[in-house]
Amino acid sequence: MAQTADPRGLPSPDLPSLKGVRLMDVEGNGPIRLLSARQQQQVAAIAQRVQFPRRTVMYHEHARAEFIYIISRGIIKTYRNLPSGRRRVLAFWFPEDIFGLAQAGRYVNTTQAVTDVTLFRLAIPTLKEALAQDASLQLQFLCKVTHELRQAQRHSIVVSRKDAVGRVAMFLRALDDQEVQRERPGVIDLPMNRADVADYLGLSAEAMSRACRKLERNGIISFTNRHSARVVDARELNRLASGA
Amino acid sequence: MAQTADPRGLPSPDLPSLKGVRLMDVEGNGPIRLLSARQQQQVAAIAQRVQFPRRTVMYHEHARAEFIYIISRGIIKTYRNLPSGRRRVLAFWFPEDIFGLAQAGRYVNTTQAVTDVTLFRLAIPTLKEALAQDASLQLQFLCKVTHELRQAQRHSIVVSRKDAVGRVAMFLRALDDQEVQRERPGVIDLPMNRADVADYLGLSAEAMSRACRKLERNGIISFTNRHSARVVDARELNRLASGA
DNA sequence: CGTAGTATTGAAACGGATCAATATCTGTGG
DNA sequence: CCACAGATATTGATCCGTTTCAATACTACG
Repeated sequence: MAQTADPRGLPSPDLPSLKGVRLMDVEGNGPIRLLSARQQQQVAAIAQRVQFPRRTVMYHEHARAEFIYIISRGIIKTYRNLPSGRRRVLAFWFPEDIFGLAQAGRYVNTTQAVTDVTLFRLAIPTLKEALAQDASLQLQFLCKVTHELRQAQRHSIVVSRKDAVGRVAMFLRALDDQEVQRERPGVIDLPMNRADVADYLGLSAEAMSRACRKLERNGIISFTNRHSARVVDARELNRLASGA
Repeated sequence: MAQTADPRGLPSPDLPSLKGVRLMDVEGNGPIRLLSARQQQQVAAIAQRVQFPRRTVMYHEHARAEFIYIISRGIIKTYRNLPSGRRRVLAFWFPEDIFGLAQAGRYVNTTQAVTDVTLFRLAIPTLKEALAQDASLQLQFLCKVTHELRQAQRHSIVVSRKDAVGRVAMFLRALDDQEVQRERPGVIDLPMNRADVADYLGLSAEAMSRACRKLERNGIISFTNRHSARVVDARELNRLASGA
């Protein structure tokens, strides 16, 4: 079961393609910005490119924090095990997302690869130095964290909804938005399994299943297989996702 | 109803006592750090001290973002009105918290004073300059935002619980933790009203009320008045807050 | 091809939402 | 200082949807 992180990695600090790191502006105006060439090189100099098979646990809750990661390829989930034995998935992270932020020198959530992943790994002391020396690089991090804060707020809204169908609709719509800039629109890729989504949405696996079937029966979504869905009635999906 | 922000303020940029800004470390080690004297002065130079009566709306969702705020005194709530007409309170902010982070130049939530408040108001372009010039000052902001990210994650866990009593227990425990460094422990100050807490916890006002009464009947909490409670059985409160 | 993990379906019970009524508090003006 | 009005909080009864428990179908991987 789920080995712990031991990189099957390429230790040579290859130039990471951080070009694509999408950034939100924290404080206002300005559109999306990208790491400058100089910043990319700066990150590359201190990053290590590593690969892990799916299900690898990158780190456990409460473990001593050593690295911060940027996803290059693949999907990561971060969760917490509750005293009740239940599991709450707090977020799924996608390429260009940053994870591994610690509190008091310890990780706060357990983090696990959903698919095979390629990551950029940055030793924290080194990163700290780099941030201290370059305010504009640090701004990229500030923007990223702010973006994650928004995500977390959206998540808390999703989870506070009462109806299972509405929650699933919001989840699918969010995924669709995220993937719209990629391949053909309307096709949603679901790298994670149903149980993970259920834990993310705060639903039982059964309620999750029933909600999906209902969306299918009502001609809103069509699940071609377990990891792929198609939006049939986008207007109705929007209505369900909004209406609550 | 709830006038919009028009500061009944002291426009002279008085030296703000930002000394107390509690900071979490983002990347690891290191304990709580404070703004250095130099940083305090730097913030003071660009901050404006303003006061507002309770219920003042600081800004509305989607409004053009002009300022970022740091709370000096009082409580702020930030919420979003859902299409259903329901209201979801995303967070309560306390002294030393920062709010007003924008996305694409617009505020994302409506923000309103719960009590009379004193704030430090920083014009965004000015702040941006200051951050660009001082990486260590920026680090304070990064830490703050990271802390708020944690809060949001905790919130999503609270809200995903099914049982009303458990949610209220978690809320009260969190408040108690926050206030423990102040006056006599065991006494919880509730500046906000029941409806706000209900919106924060994703409960109906009725369910909120019933949960509080239940905690009282079971000898766990004693509500002396609407804005103050006393923890009678801390062990049991912890059990309820944890167990889910 | 078989097996373990994953997903679906059904029946029953529990808990919160809702609607409606009542009680209590707070602040304001007399 | 008291009385009143509007806001805030409590309580009761019913309904609905999710959880839970249990059983079955499906799928992917060796």
